[in-house]
Amino acid sequence: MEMQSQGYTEDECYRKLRTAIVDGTLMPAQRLVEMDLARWLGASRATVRTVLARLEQEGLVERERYRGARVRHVSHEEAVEILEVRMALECIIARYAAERATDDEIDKIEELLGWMREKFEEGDLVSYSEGNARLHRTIAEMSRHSTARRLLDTLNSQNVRYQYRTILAPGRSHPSLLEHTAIVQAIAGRDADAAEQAMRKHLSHVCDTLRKMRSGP
Amino acid sequence: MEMQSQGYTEDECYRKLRTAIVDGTLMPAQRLVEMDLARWLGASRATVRTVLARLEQEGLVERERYRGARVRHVSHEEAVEILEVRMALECIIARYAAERATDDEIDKIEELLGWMREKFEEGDLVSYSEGNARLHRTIAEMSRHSTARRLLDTLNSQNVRYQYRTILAPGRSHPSLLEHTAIVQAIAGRDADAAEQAMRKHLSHVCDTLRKMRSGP
DNA sequence: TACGCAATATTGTATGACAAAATAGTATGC
DNA sequence: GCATACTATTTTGTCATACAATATTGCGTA
Repeated sequence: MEMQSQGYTEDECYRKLRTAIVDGTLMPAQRLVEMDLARWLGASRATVRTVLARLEQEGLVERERYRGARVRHVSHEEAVEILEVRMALECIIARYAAERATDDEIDKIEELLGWMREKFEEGDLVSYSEGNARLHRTIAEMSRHSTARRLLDTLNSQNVRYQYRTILAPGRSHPSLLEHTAIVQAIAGRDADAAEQAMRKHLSHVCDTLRKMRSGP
Repeated sequence: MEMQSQGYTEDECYRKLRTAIVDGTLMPAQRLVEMDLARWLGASRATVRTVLARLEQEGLVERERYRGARVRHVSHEEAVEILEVRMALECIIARYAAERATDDEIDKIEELLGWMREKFEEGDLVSYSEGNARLHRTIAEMSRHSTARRLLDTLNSQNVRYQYRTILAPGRSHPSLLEHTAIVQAIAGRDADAAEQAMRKHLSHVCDTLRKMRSGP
C-alpha cells in the first residue's frame, strides 16, 4: 500500500484553472479534457469535474453532455450586454461608496487617481489601464455592497479581453481620465447622486466605444 | 456482477435539490449531509458533491471546509441588497422589452395583467402574487437580454421567501397593481424610457416596503 | 459541573470500474 | 476517388470503495 499522493485542493484547482481562463492561457472554445486537466492540476478527475461545474455556473466554461467542457466564447454582443449590466451595478456601488467611504479610503483612491494621471501623461496606457481596473475594484470594496460586488467580479472575469481594447481605443484615454476624476471627486465629496451620475456617464461612454468596435475578436 | 443501479443525472439532481431549497422544503441553515442527499436523490456522493459546488457558486448553498454544506441563509440586509440589484437589472430588461417586444408578446402581458387585476379584485392575493412573478419573468424573456436574465434568475431564487411578504404587506397590493399597469402600458407603447421609469418606480416602492419590514425572518 | 480524551460521523480526495455516447479510423461498395 | 457503413478508440457520466483529515459527540473522571 503506497501513499495516496495528496494533490491540490478543489479550491486551488478552481483558482488555477479560473486564472488560466481569465488571463487567456486557455483560449475560448478550447476543449478541456478532464484527464488532461487532472494531470496538469495534479488532482483527480472527480475534483476536476466539480471545478468545471463551478466554472460553468460562473459562465466561464460551457459543458455539453458527452461532449465535454470548453472555455466559453464571449461574443461581441454579449460583451456589450455584460457591460450594460456592469454599468447598472457600478452605479449602485458608486452610490454606496460615496455614502460609506472612510477618510482613509478616499485618500487611497485620490492617490490612485494621481498615479493614473502620471501614467497617462507618460503615455503608459497599459499601466493606466491597470490603474483603471484597480480603481473600479477599490470603489467596489468601498461600497460594502457584497451582492453587487460578487456579481461584478464574475462579470468582469468574463470579458477581460474586451477591457483593454476600450481604453486603447484612439482618443479614448483622455476622456477616460476626466471621467474617472469626476467619479473620485464625487465620492470624495460624499455626493451619492453625483457619484452615480459620473459613473453612469463614464460607463455609457465605454459602452458606446465598445458598440462601435464591431470589428471585435 | 450485478447491475450498476444507474441513478439520476447530475442535472436532474441539481434541479431537484435547487427546487427543494427555493421552495422552502429545505430550510436555511439546514445541514446538507452528502450521504443523506445521495440517498434522497438516488445518486452517488460524487454527483451530489458537484451539485453542491454548483449551488454554492449560485449562492444558494454555503460550504465550509470539513464542515459540510448548508442552505444559505439570506439576511434581511442581504435581501435588500439583492432587491437593489434586481431593480437595476429589471430596469435594463424593461427597457429592452419595450424595444424588442413582438405584438404577440404584448398581447400576452396585457392578458396576464388582466388576470392579475381579476385576482386582485377577488381578493386572491396569493394568485395575484404568482401572476406578479410570472409577469416579471415574461418581461425578462421579452427583453432577449440573456445576461441580465440569467443574473435575475439566480437572484430571484435567492430571495423568494421575501417576495411574497412585500405583496402581502398591508395596503401594498393596490399600488402594486397600478405600478404593474404602468409598466405594461409603457412596454405596449414601446416607450423604453417610460418602461424603465415605471419599473424603477415599482421596485423602489417594493424596496422601501422591504426596508421597513425590519421584522423579517 | 467542567474538562479532556476516545469513539463516531462527515468531509476531501483518490482510484478504478464500466456503460453511453462521441469521435476517429478503416474497410467496403460504387 | 469518394461516399458510406462499420469498428476501434477516446472521452464523458456515474458509481462504489477506500482512507486520511477534521469536526462532532459522548463519556468518564476530577
